[in-house]
Amino acid sequence: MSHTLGIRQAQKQKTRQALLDAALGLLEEQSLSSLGLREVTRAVGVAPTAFYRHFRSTADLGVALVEEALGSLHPMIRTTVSTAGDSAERITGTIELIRRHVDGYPAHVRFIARERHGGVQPVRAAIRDQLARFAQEVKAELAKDPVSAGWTEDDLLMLAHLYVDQMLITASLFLEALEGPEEEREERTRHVAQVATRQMRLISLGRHHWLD
Amino acid sequence: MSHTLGIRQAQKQKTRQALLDAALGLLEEQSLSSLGLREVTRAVGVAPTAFYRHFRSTADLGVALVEEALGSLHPMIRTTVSTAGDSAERITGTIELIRRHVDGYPAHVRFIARERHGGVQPVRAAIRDQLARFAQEVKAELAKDPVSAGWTEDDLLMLAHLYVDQMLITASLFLEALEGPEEEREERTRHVAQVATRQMRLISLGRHHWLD
DNA sequence: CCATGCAGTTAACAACTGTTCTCTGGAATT
DNA sequence: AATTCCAGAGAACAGTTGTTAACTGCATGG
Repeated sequence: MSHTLGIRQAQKQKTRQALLDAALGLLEEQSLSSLGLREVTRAVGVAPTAFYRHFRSTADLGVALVEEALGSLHPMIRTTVSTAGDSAERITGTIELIRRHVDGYPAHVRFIARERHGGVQPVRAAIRDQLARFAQEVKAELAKDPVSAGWTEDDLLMLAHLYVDQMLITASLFLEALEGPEEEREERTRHVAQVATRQMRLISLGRHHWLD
Repeated sequence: MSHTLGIRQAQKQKTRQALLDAALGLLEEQSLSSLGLREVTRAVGVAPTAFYRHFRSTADLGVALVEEALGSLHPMIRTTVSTAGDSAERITGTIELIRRHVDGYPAHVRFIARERHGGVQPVRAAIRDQLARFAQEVKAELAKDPVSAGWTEDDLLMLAHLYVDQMLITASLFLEALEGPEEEREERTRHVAQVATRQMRLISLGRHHWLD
């Protein structure tokens, strides 16, 4: 199936990726709704009009960035939530996974946090859809757990959404710690992890007593 | 103390408020980082240069909007969280209060949700500070509750932050329901309220078993 | 090998931006 | 009543923006 695409299409995808990367970089200190197409092409070193060969508009580029930032995350979600072990170590494992992801893809995390409620409607919609899919996947994993015996579908989904939102908040806090001065970084990161762990534990506690 | 300020200062504050209102309106479909000063003055009907008499920049105006949107909210928080009654009706009361606030000040809610992680650093900082104050106030109210007996200060604060974040998420969801087509509005609002209530209840459940 | 396709270039456009300086009319102060 | 103050107006600036049209050169498929 891996049809080695010609040097033509290869070059095109290369430029496209360069545009995406440059945009992601520029979005560190502004929002998508203020990102200019000329700004992006200038950063890449290509003519402004070349932009149109890849995207209809910056909003269109934003939607592509959502795919890039969240699309590849689904397998991770599944394997994490379904990891074996008792509740305590599953929580610390999840928090640690979030921390590492923020560490590895800070710009992606920033983009999602920023544009989730940002000023560009199609991008908001794309993020909302992806997060809804995440919630569905988390729900599916939760359903397998014996703790969920007797839960309604609605209750499973409301808990899944609670988890997803909590993950996003935690990721955003890790990012803030990462952006701060280097000498505080380590301690702030540890602090975020500690607080997030206890919050997850409290939610987990509520989960175990839900059917009382 | 109410020194009736002269017609001069009165007119100035009137223009200032008009600028703030116009900006809030324009921010319904864009982010602060793309808001131009000329755009705002044009909407008000004053010369672009008049802007400088009130704000140094649009970022400065943004900080003022944070005060307007969140500053007046502190008394509400206190009275709500400390309202008497059992856990169940306190939760529904809180959710209902959030719903009404979103209904009354949708643009303010949208602004906070959008700029909390937005592209303008001083505004992010202003929102973070206000939310931290909210968390402190919620913590103070939680401390009064007999359920909190034996809790450490740290644990009270982590729970307070959980509540504050949950309130923001809920407010944002109410807003989305409000923005949708009118025929779905009522049902979506009811659905958001129902899910948020159960999430709060689950958290409350975890809270009661925290010291097990 | 030649004709087609198409990623990227060049040039030009009208419209817009933030900021400066100068000016004005009327409220505030003396 | 005379003077100061200052919110807002007006004009001009250099620089930016998105979008258009017509182009060039090279990889591609016949």
